[in-house]
This record gives sequence, structure tokens and C-alpha cells, in this order.
Amino acid sequence: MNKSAGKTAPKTRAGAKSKTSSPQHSADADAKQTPAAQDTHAYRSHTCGALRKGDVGAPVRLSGWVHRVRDHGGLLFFDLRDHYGLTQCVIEPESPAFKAAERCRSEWVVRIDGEVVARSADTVNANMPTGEVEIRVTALEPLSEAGELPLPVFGDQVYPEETRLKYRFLDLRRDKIHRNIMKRSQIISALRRRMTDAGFFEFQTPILTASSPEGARDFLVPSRMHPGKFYALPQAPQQFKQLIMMAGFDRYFQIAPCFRDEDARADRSPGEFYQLDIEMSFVTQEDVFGAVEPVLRGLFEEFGDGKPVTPKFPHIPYDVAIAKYGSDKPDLRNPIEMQDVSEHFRGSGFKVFAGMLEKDAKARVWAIPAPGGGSRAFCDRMNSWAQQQGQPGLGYIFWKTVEGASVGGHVGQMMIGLPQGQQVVGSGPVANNLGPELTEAIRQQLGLKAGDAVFFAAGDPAKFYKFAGEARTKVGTELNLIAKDRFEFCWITDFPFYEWNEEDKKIDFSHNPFSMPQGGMEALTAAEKAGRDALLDLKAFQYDIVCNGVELSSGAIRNHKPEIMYKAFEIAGYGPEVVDAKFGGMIRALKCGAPPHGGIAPGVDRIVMLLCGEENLREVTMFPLNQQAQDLLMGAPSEATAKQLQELHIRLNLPKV
RNA sequence: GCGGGUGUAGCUCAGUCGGUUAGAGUGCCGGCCUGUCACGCCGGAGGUCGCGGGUUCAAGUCCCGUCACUCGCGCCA
Repeated sequence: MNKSAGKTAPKTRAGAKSKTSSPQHSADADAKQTPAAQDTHAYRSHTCGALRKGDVGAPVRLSGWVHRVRDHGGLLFFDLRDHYGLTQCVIEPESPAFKAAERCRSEWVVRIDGEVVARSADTVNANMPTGEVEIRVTALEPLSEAGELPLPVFGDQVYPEETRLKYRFLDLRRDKIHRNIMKRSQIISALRRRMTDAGFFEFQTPILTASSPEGARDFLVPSRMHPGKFYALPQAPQQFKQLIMMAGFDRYFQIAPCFRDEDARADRSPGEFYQLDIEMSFVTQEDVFGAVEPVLRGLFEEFGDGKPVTPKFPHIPYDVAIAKYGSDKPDLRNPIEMQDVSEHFRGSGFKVFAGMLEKDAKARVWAIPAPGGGSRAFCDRMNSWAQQQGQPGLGYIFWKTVEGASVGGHVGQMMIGLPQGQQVVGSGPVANNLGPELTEAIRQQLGLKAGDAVFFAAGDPAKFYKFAGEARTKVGTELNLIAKDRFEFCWITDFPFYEWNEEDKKIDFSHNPFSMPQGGMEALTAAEKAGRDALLDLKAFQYDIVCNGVELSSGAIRNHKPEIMYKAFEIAGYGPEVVDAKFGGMIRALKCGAPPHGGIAPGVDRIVMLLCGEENLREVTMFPLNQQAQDLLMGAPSEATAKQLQELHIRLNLPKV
């Protein structure tokens, strides 16, 4: 029943041995051991996934967990389970092991001796790799007994997170998560292999370090030797990997642990996570793409269960992504692309939108096409969804075929040109106010037909694009337009260098401050002279890689020129003394001959999540923290002793309860 | 920090309009069973209905508060 086991075994071996060997035989290395093996092995001559028909007659010794007991009184079966698989054991009443076997319960760890026997044709279990044989047990030694279980290993019942995390060691014995964790291990091995093969070198960077400018809250570690001072755990090895480039190592990677003290999401682990951290010297943005793309494509082809992977990752500028998809991490499995249809509404009879366009120069009307959504029921459902999202509503038009005077057209003819007497007309309040010509013009622009619909978002795109993107996703999901079972990658490029901080009414870096502004010093000073809007229009060599709507990573070509660094900070309101104080090491390095360099850092956990088809990172993490960043198994975080605090010169100032 | 959901037996859950002794499946214990693979059959034990307060003749059920877990927002590349 536990398929894990059966599948895991061949895979673990297949990696090390020849890829072409058939799964049925890849585990047979064990089976070829000497028949007398049980005399020389303390615990096992074979694993629980190893035995096949060819082993019939062999005396064997197996150890593992009792997976499931089936006690017939006179005859007793149990499945013995280890990492590699399941093997059925039979104990007959005459067996010396019978008494001991009768006591066994689920999850006891036992060692058995016995003989491999063939199952009769009617008792073969085709669902198990070992299902053609069973062990006739002659001796059984319990190695470890188990009490009543708080979380059954057998079966695929769903259990609450709290139970699963508190008893993670039991949870991890279960089929699905056991397989996910193995897949994670294999993915990480493959990443290392692919990166090394591509000419990258793995280096470790410090865990105890100083605060870095990623922008998240740091985890702090108090220093005993320097009272009142703290280390920070790295949010990412950002400065170190740049320093590695400046030190001349040319191409770096690391499966790097990163620490951020921020609240969790299903796809964002609290506390800690891993990145495939990459940095390269003497490269442009295209060189980084050229190095990273084959690694990721190859990895997804290797572990994606045959699902198609984007052959050439499209490059989509940030502004275009926002305009077409309403998001900087678009799910390209969804075919819907939004369009600007403002001109059809300007001065039109649909006064709400016409008024907006007249009053505000920034205002636009965006159309979200909904192929196949052409029914009043669907449009109304979308409208009430929008209202639930706190929107005033969602304007729409839907098109249908209307019979003219000469009745007799067939439904099937709608697609192939329109027979006489039939026409496609737009319906709904927007169409009524807009009139037939403008409604038709919109239909033409969007290439829609009878049976389709379109939804509208209007106002300042900076304010509504996010909602429009959600509506695009909602339409795609509801109409079943999203092509599952494929991996759609893209690069999002040309992110803005600065953004407007509404709270503090100032210009801020929109990502980390180490990216190179496009156009360099010249562009920076020109934009500074031209004013705020020009600064906000300034782009960086800053990019993201996105797969199926999941942001895997951002990266950048770095700013390797100290004078541009000082200028960029000056525009954001920081003097050279701040730069020197906060990034002294980096600036010193930049002043001593720094190569142009850049990199990226795809999230390993998210890659594994996508490849395992999971929605929650806990399903691909061996010992995850819960949503409140607690380890329910180990009991972290925990209080420090008075002595520990004293050594660290720390006095607690706890909130009053 | 804010909003939604959940909390009943070891585990997964049901519990109607507020009404008598709170149920099922599974696990556990005992008995029967020689070809099962979710083995089957019979019997039994097992409950602070998250916690505190309130309304009521009567609260698992209604109200208020609180705690825990979870999903999302804020936050976070």
C-alpha cells in the first residue's frame, strides 16, 4: 500500500547507477547477496523493497517497521516497511515466531528471519513491487515497541498541522511526505551537479554576520564577548557573494540558508529558507539568463514528471507584465491578456468611465477578455465576486448570437461566418450605454466572438492593476482556461530603480540598493535634474524569474561603481557618511577594482514545491516551523536561563500580560 | 497588528430548532477466525465538547471574552 517506499528505492539507486536500468531490477543489488547473509548481518540481509521472484528459496533477514497487521488467528500477516519498500511477512501457527508476532502492533520495529516464498497466483499483490513473494517467518525479534500512536502512519488520511508537526518523525514515515523529502534531496543534488557542470564553484559564507540591507527584519544573536552588540543571521549572502566576485573567484553558487524574521505564508516559510544563490563576474543580464535558464529548465524537465517546460523563457518588461497581467509574477498558463480600451470609452455614452477619463489624465480603462464567459450568470457572478473584494463592481459586456427575421440558422454555424439573419450583439448595461458601434469596436479589438465576455477595470492603473490581475486569474480559473500540467517560465525585466514612499513622502530604492541603474551615472543625474517622475521612470538591471505565477527569485546586475552608488544613495536621501557606515566593506571593495557582476538567487523550497505539486512549503520541508515560527517538536523558541542571560548582559523587558 | 475558518474519544469527524444517558469510523483491550493485503465477526474500555464568563428551567448548540492552530492582509524578494 505504501507506494513510497517501492518507488523511492529504485530512484535512490537509479541516481547512483545507470539511468537506463529498469526500476524492477535496480534494487536487485541487495538481492544478489549470499543466501547465508543472515548469519553475517546483524539486522538485515536485504531491504524491504529488494526481494523479487528470483529470490524464492533464499533465507533472508529483514528489519523494519510493522506497517499493518492482519491477524487471522491461525495465520498472521504483516507488511514490514523500511525506507526502500514493503514486504509481506507470513507467520504460521507452527512457526517459533508465532507467539512474538501475535504481540506486534503497528510501528513496532522488528527484525525477522525467514525464507522467501513465491505467492500463489491468486494471492499475488500487483500493487506492490515485492508483491510476487512473501517471507515465511521463522524468527522474530522486537527491536523497539510502539505505544498507541498519536498519528497513524498507515493510510492517507489528512491530519491537522499541529499534530503533524509535533510528531513530525511519524509524519515523515508516511508515504507522500517521505517521497517529497526524497525528491527534495535529489533536486538539491541535481542543482549542485548542474551548477558545478556549468563551471560554478560552491563556497560557504558566514552565518554569524552583520545586518544586511535586504529590508526584512533581522534575527539577532547576542555577542558574549562584546556586550551590547549583536550578530545578525544573513537574510541572504548578498554582500558576501559580491565580495567573492571582487575577490576574483568569477562564478559562485551556494545552496544558502537565509533568515528573515517576518510572518509566514503558505509559500513563505517563517524564519529560514534556502536559496540557490548565484553570482557571476564580467556578465550582462543576458549572460546571467543564459547561465541560469538551462539549469532551471533542465531541472524541471528532470523532475517535472514529463510536464512540458517553456523551451525559451520569454522576457517581459515589468511595465508590460503589469499592463497585460496585472502582476509582476504572471501565471502564463492563463492565456488571458488584458488590453487598454480607453479610447473607446473617451466621450462615450458610458458616463462613469468617460467621466473618469476626462477628469484624470492618468485614468485608463482596461479590458479583461473572458473567452467562453458569455453568459449573464457568469458575468453576474464575477460582479458579485468583485463586490466581495471591496470593489464597486465589475462592468462587463457579453456577446451572443441573435436570430434576425429569417429564422432557421443553426447554432453550429455561428463559428463559421454568420449566415444571413444572424448577428453578434453585445449585452449588459455597459453595452447599452455605449451603443452598438463602440461595443463592436471593443469586440473587434479584443478578437472576441459570440459566447465570450469582457470585464472592465477603470481608474488610475497604479491603483487598480492588482485587482485587475486578480480578476484575470479569477476569470481564467472559473472558465477553466489555465493549462495545468505544464511549467510556464518567464523573465520579468526592467524593474523600476526607485519607488515613491507615500508614507515618508520620499524617493526609496524599490529593490535592494546594489542594482545598477540602466544608463548608469548619466541616466541617474539626468533623471535627478528632470525631477520626481523621471526618477520613478528610471529602470534598473533588475529582474525576476517566475514559474506558473510563483516568483522564484529576483536578481540584478550590480552597481560596481562607487560614485554611482554614492549618487544613487544621495537621491534616496542618504549622504556618503551613511553609505560608508552601513556598507563600508562593500564600498572599500568597490574602490579596489571591482568587476562588473550580477546574479540571482532562486528559492530552493519553492522550486521543490512546484516540482512536488504542493501548495504549502511544509509539505517539502523536513522539520518546518509552524505559522507562528515555532518548532513544536523541539520546543523552539524557548526561554534562556538566568545564567545565559547574565553572560550575555541581557535583561528582559517583557510586555505586560 | 488586522480579517476569515477551525477547535467534540488516542486519531479523523457527525451532532438538527437550545431538550432526556454526546454518537460513528478508526485505533486500543478481550474473544473467535489458516490466504489476508483498508482482512472479517462478536464484545468492552475510552469524553474538562479548547478555556473563562453570561443568557436560560435547560448550553456541545445562543451571547461576550480569551487561547491555540490555520488561510489571507499588513509585512516580506
